[in-house]
Amino acid sequence: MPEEAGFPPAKRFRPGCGPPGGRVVMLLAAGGGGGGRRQQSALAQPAASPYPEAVERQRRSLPIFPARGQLLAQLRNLDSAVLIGETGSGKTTQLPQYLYEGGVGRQGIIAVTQPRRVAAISLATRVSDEKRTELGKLVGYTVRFDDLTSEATRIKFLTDGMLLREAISDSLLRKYSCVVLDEAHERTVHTDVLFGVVKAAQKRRKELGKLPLKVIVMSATMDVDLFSHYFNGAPVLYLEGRQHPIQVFYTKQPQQDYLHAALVSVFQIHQEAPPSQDILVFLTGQEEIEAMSKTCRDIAKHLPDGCPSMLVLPLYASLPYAQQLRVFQGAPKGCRKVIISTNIAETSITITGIKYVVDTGMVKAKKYNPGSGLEVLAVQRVSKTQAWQRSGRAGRENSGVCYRLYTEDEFEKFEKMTVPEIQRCNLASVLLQLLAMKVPDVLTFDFMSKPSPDHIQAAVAQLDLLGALEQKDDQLTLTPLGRKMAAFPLEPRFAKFHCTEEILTVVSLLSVDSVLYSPPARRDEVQAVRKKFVSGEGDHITLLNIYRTFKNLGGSKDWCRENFVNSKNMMLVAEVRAQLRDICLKMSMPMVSSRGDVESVRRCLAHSLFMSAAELQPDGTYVTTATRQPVAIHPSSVLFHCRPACVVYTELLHTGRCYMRDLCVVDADWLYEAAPDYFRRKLRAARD
DNA sequence: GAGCACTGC
Repeated sequence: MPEEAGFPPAKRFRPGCGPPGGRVVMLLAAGGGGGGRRQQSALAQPAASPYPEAVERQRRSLPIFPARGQLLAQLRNLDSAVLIGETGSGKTTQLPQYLYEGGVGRQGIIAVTQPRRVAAISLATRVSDEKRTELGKLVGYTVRFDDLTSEATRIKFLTDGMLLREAISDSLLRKYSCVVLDEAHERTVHTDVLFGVVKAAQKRRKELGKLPLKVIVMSATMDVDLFSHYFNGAPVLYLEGRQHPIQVFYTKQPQQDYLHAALVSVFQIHQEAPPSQDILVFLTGQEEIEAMSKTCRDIAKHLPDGCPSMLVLPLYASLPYAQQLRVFQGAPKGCRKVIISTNIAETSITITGIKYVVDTGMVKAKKYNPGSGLEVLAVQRVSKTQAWQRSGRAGRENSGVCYRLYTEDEFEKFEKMTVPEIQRCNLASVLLQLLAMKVPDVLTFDFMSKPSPDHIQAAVAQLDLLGALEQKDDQLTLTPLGRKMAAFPLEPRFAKFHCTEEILTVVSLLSVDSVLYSPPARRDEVQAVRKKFVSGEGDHITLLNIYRTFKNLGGSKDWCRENFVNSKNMMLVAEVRAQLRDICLKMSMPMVSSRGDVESVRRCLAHSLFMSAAELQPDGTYVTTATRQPVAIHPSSVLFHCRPACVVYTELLHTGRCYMRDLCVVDADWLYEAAPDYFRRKLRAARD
């Protein structure tokens, strides 16, 4: 491969790098490539199979199948276990069925958590098909806005966030006999909090002499000592998968310009490999991806005769759904598919037919600075586990090749694992939820990877300022307001509101991705169309106007298209709003309309967002009230050309400068009313 | 005077 990039001879590896040492039970060695030897174990045979032949054959061909008997025998006697299964081992679809067939579901439901909604839904569909039952009966799923379960449900797939929500009303998880935490290696905030919640529930149920709670942690990576150690030395069961071997190349020299290196690699592969073999390139963001896509298309037009043609497809989350779908369609014969993607293709979207992966080793990710309390999105190096995850995308159907655009020495210096999200985000929501579950002492909660004390303290301070906390007998507990806030699937700062029709709408608009669609090429058109909604009082009121018009005119997709509104997100706003409204009604919160009284909406925003306020300076610039940091109004704001004396904002965006996004004009007095102590402290600090 | 990775309740 590319001499210019300077790749040395390949190394072969299997993703996951083989089983670790220590407390590991080897369940099976099925061999890779799907052609491995099969062990037939008498234990592994279900007594009389209820499955039709084809499904049964397919189930039996999975690497997990020969281990069935051994696995069940082990798990039956264990409170907790860690199961490592490589991609394609069949663990997620089969294990819940084995557990059920083994009687684990008799006294309670088997919960299987997933970080993503689509995964929970599609797994439930598949498993209920395998069981030849109607979805929602024996096998069901629960995700936000969608619950397909019934009295009969024994195997329930749900998002990790959903199980966490359930734990607020029942922290012992009494419905469940077993919780399977899948994709644990991804370490989402929700999974991380669940680790602590299920561990505590398990302990408490034992103390109370209740039905034991079985906990099974499933991970795709070998690095599981942490899991095992956390669950009191739970045994690690290892299951080999169906991954195919992948050749990994490193560059000989460090690359100054990873974009250029990626471009060179793509065209070297393109000129050497058969056109049926597709390429997946990992870059960091939309702009980079669009630019690279254009360059690739331009170069592909001028390639020498005999070179195959190229279909270049960008892929990132904010790409319209229809365009995302194109990556799944086959390219015409003799044409190569080149997919240029963010890390969305690492886990969320799986594309078949990828033979080559080009890994720049870079990713855009959130970093948290507990000192300043700010979250910053920055381009940074991937971790080793992330790099292996990317390589693995090349070997899903056949052997594959991964070009790493960094040297092996550089790779060795990468962090071993991605820092878990819980150490990189604002913890206010997490603490609010833990307090709602009546966790005895949130400050010493048993996190698997503990956030730093100042990090936790910052969240406590934020919740305290919002009026959610009180100190009772040396314990932090929730105020009635705090309990109300915890009931809403919202950031704590947005969950503090007087329930009016208008506020429900604004809060819903803020909790989904922007409903505004602004293609840069049609900027003048966008501005002309948007003019009729613009409010001098800021972006929130403008959004409110857009939503109202959308609803009044029947909420059609055509209207959205004509008005540069993202209809998918707009529908979601309506769905969120309906959910919030239900919660308000359930809690008997009085619902009033401010009848066009926009000032009350702005006052309410001031009460939620007083921690994110900025003041106009005599020189025409702005500084934040909290930290006196210089900030500017983002050009996308309707207030871009205005100079209001005092604003609150939803978000700070760190790019070249520091921009405020989604602004609302407020009266400085309202801010003071919202948190007098806080502003007195700020004033004192400013004087000293 | 500019531009946000990815999830989830």
